[in-house]
Amino acid sequence: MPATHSWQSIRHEVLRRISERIWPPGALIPSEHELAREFGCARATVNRALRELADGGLLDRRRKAGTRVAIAPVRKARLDINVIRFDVERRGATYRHSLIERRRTSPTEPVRSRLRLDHVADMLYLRALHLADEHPCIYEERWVHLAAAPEMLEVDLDSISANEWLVRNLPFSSGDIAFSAANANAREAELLETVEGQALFVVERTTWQGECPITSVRMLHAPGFRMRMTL
Amino acid sequence: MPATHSWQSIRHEVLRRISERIWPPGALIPSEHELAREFGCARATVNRALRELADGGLLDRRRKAGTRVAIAPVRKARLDINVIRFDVERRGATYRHSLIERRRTSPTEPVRSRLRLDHVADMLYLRALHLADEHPCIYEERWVHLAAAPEMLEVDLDSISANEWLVRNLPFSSGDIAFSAANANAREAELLETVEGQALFVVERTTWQGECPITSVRMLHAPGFRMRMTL
DNA sequence: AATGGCGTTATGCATGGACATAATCATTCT
DNA sequence: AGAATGATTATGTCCATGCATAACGCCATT
Repeated sequence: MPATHSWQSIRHEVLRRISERIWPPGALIPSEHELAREFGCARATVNRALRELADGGLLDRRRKAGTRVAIAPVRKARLDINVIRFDVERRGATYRHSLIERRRTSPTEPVRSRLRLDHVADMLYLRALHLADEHPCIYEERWVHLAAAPEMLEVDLDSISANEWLVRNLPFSSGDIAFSAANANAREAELLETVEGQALFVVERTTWQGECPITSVRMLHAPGFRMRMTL
Repeated sequence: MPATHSWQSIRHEVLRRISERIWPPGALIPSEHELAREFGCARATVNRALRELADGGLLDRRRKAGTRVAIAPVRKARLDINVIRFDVERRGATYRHSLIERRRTSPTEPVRSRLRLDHVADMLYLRALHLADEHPCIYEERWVHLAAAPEMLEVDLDSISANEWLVRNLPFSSGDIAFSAANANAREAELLETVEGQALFVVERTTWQGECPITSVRMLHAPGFRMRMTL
């Protein structure tokens, strides 16, 4: 029972009781009122601590039913999705990108379905390579919906990557990401300086601004690349 | 200026002003005091709304300096790390798992370094296959540190997977995850019912309880598997 | 011109009180 | 027995206030 009573210290103490199984999985823990009395603080402070833990998946809270230690905690890991340039520079490498193709065209059917567009749309198709210390690290194929980002037509994509321009200019409100793996075809292998058939880590990302689709991108990562996150 | 003043509605309104560029990237937004006056609510309510947005990476807040719209928002995506069985069952498939190998041994040097162990340790080495509707979906190779989970020796790993037992019995406090891709070798290809060289999505996870390493696992996903998350 | 203090100010956090909401549980009615 | 009802209770949220803390910027000193 620490003398301090910041919400962090309470979170820490509750976490300790969970991990040392003083409160085992499934157990009902004392109510906010009781904990506030025990720790000698306001209920709001306990509430903040428990809310943070519940956000992280370690507690299950329900009105009236009380707060329980999660039985099979669905751990929530947070992935920071950065501008690629920052990722590269944070590793101490020099970033460069190179535009391979830029074409104004109408998307193919699978792309339309990813963007949930049912009619033909005016789009920009881009292929680009991101390099770290002159070695290719990511090859991306991207569709940009011009109705959502008409200024994109004027942007000099040699001086700023589409990735970075979009992040800076269209703070999007929603999107989804999917991870998978694919074998490199001949063209991809050449661009990424590897061999055909090499397993590549693939990230596909689609973003919307409200109901309006903005962009859909497929990023192939050079072998050796690992995406990391912390629990 | 909505009449309501729940923190969610304020978050929504602020989000609207950001995405409609009323407050463009980099702009200093009004102080909590001013917003509280504008919305007709307490400062704490505004604080809650802005804090949530800052957590999501859309705002940068600093004492005295005020709150700014993030210039290049580092979007925070949340990945829910579930017990594999739940993932499979949520897709409407029947889950089964099969233990291939179980050996008590000392870890190889790369494994020790992943677990940040400098001395020899008593560990359990497990190889197992997770199946959805009798089709292999994940093949895992796992090391379990017996000092952290001695009960593991008694567990019947045919009736409960190591994954599930650990999640239920050792609510861990920290860990890291890495994603990558690898070409299937002959043994892996056979287990996952695919061909040698097939690109496989790889997840490597290591977890600790405080300073004590618990387990390190490498999970190879069958082709077609995609891990999804939402921004 | 550079440095070191210091006041000002915006956010961060804690408090105690209040009401809202949801869900459980016991009771009553059909 | 089963359904409807209402009391109870734990969490969810809000408010008004106050103090803590960090940091920007001005000012005086070196």
